[in-house]
Amino acid sequence: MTRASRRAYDVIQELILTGKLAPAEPITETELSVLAEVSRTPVREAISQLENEGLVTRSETGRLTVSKWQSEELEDLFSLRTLVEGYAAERAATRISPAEIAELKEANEQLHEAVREPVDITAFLDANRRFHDIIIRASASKRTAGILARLVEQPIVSATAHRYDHSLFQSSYDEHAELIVALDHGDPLWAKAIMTMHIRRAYHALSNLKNSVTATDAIQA
Amino acid sequence: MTRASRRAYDVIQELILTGKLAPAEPITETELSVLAEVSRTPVREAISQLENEGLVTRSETGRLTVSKWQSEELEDLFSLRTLVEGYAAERAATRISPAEIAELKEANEQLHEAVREPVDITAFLDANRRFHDIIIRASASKRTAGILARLVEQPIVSATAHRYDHSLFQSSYDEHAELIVALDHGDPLWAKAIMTMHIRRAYHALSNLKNSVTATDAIQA
DNA sequence: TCGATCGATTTGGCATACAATTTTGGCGCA
DNA sequence: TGCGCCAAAATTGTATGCCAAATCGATCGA
Repeated sequence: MTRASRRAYDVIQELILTGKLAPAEPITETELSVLAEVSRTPVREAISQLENEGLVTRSETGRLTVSKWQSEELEDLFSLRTLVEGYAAERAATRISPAEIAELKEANEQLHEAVREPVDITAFLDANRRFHDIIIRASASKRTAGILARLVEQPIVSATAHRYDHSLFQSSYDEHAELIVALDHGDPLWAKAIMTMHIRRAYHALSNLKNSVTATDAIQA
Repeated sequence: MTRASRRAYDVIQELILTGKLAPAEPITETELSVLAEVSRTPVREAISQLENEGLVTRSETGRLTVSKWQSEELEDLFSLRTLVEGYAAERAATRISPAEIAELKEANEQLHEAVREPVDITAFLDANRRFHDIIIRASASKRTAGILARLVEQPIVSATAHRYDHSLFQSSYDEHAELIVALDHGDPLWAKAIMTMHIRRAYHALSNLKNSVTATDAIQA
């Protein structure tokens, strides 16, 4: 994404996640272009991306509104992630190179650093992202990468990480480590199973939180 | 999609699939806007869609090229479809309404009409598309719908339908019919299994063809 | 007073002009 | 002759303006 488009994207996403734009509230492109201090062209590009990700919706006449979060969606989101990322891990097991294995180890060590008290959440998210990206790359499926980008970009996911408790950070590290072993052995089913477990665990950790905090709370935490 | 964007999309897709634009060949937005007889703005929108679908690629500096088909990609494509569409069928089993069941039956009857000799391929594709769309709608997952749009839009899939033999058309009808029964019984695992079978069969039918014809041949058939 | 229709205003779609960036070709120097 | 740098050309990125369509409100009629 380009400079102005990125700016528009960031601004709009921020506005939605912080609740400054209420769900179901109609918004206009012009309005957004003023808020983001760019013209309507990059705003339109940003919106089409956000539409992809499900944060904004277009009415059948083309009017824009902020999507409202259905609580059921979290389950759907993670089910899809489980499917697709499991598939990626399965494929990666027979395709990954020694160099990529080494990269995974390095990313996981950085994650380990990040979760040492005091936990550096940004660094954690960063290392985690890198780890998963390497696997997707190793799976050699451009389609998978594209699909996951949509599912993982969901800001609610990373936002809620701020509420993870420490044991979850630790298990992330452990599960990643085991996944590396499975990939190194070139065992697709093993890799897939670990990835599935990994994501389901994260889902349930989030799912518990969800009952006590709203998305808006989470991002502000 | 809007009028001009749609036009641009159709023209560019046609050019790529008929091989008038060779893979790896660099193309420019201006060039395409001339060919499609619209301005660059809708062309850019069309391109971003085609990029999603994997038909065109952008270099890291923003230059455009036609993607080249890897033969391995067909397997990847169908594996992902199997995953996601199986998931949709599973969810639909517990969510589908009697009205939607009726719609499915109707769509499948139209499909039946279409595959009677002489086979009306366009009508077949149309009915088939409707059938699958209803299931996706019943699965009540906007994300699933969005993802599948990318996977199914792949024109090579529908293009190759022109080479299906008659028995495949018949089994499509039968499998759809069984899927309706499974959905009507509200059995998620049954529905998922049938859908998985259905797509895998289609994959192998296509995969056999692939060895004898190229994508370009297929579209011209 | 309620409803419908027509007009004004808003909103999105598209084209075009301009700016920034990248590529390419040529020229000079080693 | 080859390498590197600079400039010009080409290409993408961004802004703006105009047009068509849709929405909302007001006024007129029943």
